[in-house]
Amino acid sequence: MSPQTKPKSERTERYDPQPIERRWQQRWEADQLYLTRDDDPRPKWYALTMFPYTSGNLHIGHWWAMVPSDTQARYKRMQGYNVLFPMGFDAFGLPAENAAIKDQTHPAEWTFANIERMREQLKTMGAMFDWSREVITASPDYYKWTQWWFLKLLEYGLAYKQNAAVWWCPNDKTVLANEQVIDGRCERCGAVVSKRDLDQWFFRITRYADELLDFSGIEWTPQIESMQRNWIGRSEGAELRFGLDVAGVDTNEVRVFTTRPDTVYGVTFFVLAPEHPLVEQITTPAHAEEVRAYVEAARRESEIERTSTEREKTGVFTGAYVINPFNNERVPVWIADYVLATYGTGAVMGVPAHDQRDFEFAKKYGLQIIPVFNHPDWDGGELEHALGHGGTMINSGPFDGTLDDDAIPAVVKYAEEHGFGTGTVNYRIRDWLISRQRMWGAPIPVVYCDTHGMVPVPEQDLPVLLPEDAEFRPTGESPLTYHDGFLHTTCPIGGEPARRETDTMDTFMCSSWYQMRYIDPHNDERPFSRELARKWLPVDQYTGGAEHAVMHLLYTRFFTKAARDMGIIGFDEPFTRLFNQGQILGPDGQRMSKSRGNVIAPDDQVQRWGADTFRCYLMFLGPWDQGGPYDPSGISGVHRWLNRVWNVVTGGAVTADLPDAPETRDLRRWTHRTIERVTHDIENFRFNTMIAALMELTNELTRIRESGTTVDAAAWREALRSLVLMLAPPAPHIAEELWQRLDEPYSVHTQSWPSFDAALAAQDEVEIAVQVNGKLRERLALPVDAPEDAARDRALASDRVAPHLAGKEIVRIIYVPNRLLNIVVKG
RNA sequence: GCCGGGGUGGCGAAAUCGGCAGACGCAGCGGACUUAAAAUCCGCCGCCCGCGAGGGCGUGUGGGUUCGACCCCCACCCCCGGCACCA
Repeated sequence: MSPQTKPKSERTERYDPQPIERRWQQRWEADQLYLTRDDDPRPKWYALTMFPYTSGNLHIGHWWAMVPSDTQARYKRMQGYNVLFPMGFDAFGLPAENAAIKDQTHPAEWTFANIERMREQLKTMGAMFDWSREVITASPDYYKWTQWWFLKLLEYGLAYKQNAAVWWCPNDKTVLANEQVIDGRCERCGAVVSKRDLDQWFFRITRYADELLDFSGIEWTPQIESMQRNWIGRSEGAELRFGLDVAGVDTNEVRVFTTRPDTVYGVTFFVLAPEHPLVEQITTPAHAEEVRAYVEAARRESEIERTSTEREKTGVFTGAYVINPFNNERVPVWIADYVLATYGTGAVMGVPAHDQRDFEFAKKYGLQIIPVFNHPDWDGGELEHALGHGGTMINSGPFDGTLDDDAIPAVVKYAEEHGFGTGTVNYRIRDWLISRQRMWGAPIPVVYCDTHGMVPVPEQDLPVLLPEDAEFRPTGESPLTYHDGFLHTTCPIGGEPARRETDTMDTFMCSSWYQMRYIDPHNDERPFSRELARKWLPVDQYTGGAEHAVMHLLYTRFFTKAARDMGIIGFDEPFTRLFNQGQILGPDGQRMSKSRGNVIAPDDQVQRWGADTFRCYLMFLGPWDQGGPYDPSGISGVHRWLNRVWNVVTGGAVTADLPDAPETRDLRRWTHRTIERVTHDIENFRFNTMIAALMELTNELTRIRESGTTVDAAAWREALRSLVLMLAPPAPHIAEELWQRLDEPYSVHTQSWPSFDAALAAQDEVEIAVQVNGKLRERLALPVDAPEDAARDRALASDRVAPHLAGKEIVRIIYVPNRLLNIVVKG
């Protein structure tokens, strides 16, 4: 045994993560190692992971979401960036209020106790969060500015109050935004929602519908872009005016939105939504009873029933007719619940020959069906279903013979020239409803005065503070309504007695701008300074779950664009790059929940294996964007790996000065090749293969060490240093410990990321595959970039290849240098 | 129905540009060390045939392009997510 190799008894110090992790976390905090300075001259990198809701405990999903994000942020720091990686808490919301009702306490108590616990749990992760910038949305110095944003949006005409039919959750006893209704149910509690007519505050997100469809200049995932596009639901078409001539009705037209104006000559009936305002006026006495009964029945149905695509269409005739301006045909007006009051104009022109829903309706009620396109699939007989797009126009007066692709523009032009209607774009997205009849949110900063009406609270009077002693009764009205001290105030204009708005803001409003507050969290003059905004914003890399695609991620884009138009910031998008991790599930493949009993507590994993092992295992599980079940059994493999790292770094190997030995070249190739792979993987969010590459290097070093081979001292040290440096982002504690044991200067986290030398990473000799007719027959070791004839000669000489060539003619040889040689034979 | 993402060993997965399918790890099997266990280390590990050398098959299904396809094209099946009587 060589003197450099320590006897076994002397290297029994085993890898023991807990004391190491505790010690370095304390040291880093004492040294303010992760404090981000605004005056650091290096290029900035703003990395952000979605802040947690203050639900009580940190769960595995938080680790799953934050650890890779932290790993990449640490890597960016080692790459020479001045990295901002902040953390905070999304602290307003219903669970706190519900807990307060149950325990007869104040939601603030529950929330801030949770924050204390979660902050400590977050610290065990060993992430590089800069806690000096912590933001808590429920603290007055934050929500003051949330209220300020509301005033700005109001001033700019992007906030308005309106009476409207809005979604109501009977369980949470508050209204909800459209985005919070999933399949007719409350996004939070799952209760079936209903509609209520209420005076509510809205933000004009629809004004930005088109711009929100533009994702150029940002790198987001196709998934989120697709979800946002679907949600915004842009449809090009036309709004057409049908003539109405009913005595006693004050209008002489009904407007309809259609995506197929080119089928207007095929209109054989007209349908209004049961809620359409004209229904009552136009219905003839003979049909009044039937119509009233139908409208009543429609009102009683839940949205889930009404919008089911499965059910058969129903409707009733109103007795009224409208005139198709194109051909002066008089068509009957029906009402049917398959027409939605909230989309388009709440009216549909019935073209049964070219729309399957209209077709089914016409078949059921014996309405006429007139094809207006000579579709190639149509034999001219009676239709069995609606015809698709294609063919030339027929039965369409002046348009007969027009090709399908020219039809829509031609009809729209004609409509515009004759005053029948205009080409238009319709959107599915509605304005964002932000009022909530709940107490634990930012109060909407307006008052109502008998003399002056609605009056915004002046900026210098912000924040409108939440009372500390509200009584919580889930009544369907904000508890603030019963709090006299809160409710009664004076008018900012004339000093008259006035009432405060008692609704609070949707918590998504708080999270629409939190990324801007992190850059200047203690500013009490403004939400943030313009100078710091210019330095830090927008966020360079955001990461989080896809469940926020049409809520948080859409709202904050709207906010950013509004802020830009108000001159507050100078950019268009909040997050330049967005990466979505998949969802981590319980070991049974189900969502983790207490009731299923499949919850894996991160605290337990950290206690048993250490934070570094848990961090690396989460990243090793599989591709981050994929998600999947958490299999607790595999973690031992990652722990064994870190053990091997520990043993190989602390245990040493037999070394000497051997700069020219072939083994030295091999070892350096391993080192540089691994740096190349890890660098590539970490840039591209491929944390699973990053860990695999580090494992391979470790295995190679272990092989050298176990075999007792003598290696070059400098190359060995280079390998160990590189390994520990690359370990610093994914496993920050063991890396710091091993760095110190290598007698390198504190801290490993302020070192530069190792760079690789492509020449050293390159192979001298490669194994190429030899195929005969595409089937693998031999593998040959050849020098890199070997010429074709050398490869061919070796291949043809091989006795594994020869039998497959016997008696056959070589037609062709394909040679791909450094990869393969394929011999094509015939006969 | 429309949009997006997928389908590879017993399991999680890998394969940078159309070029050796299954890296890395779990589980399993065999071995070294040990009184024993743990820990550590070494070997095997897609399926079928064969004692073996070796051969055949193999990336959801069926076709196609190509010397060569997990990868590209066409048709289809299945899974996950989103939107959906949206006119």
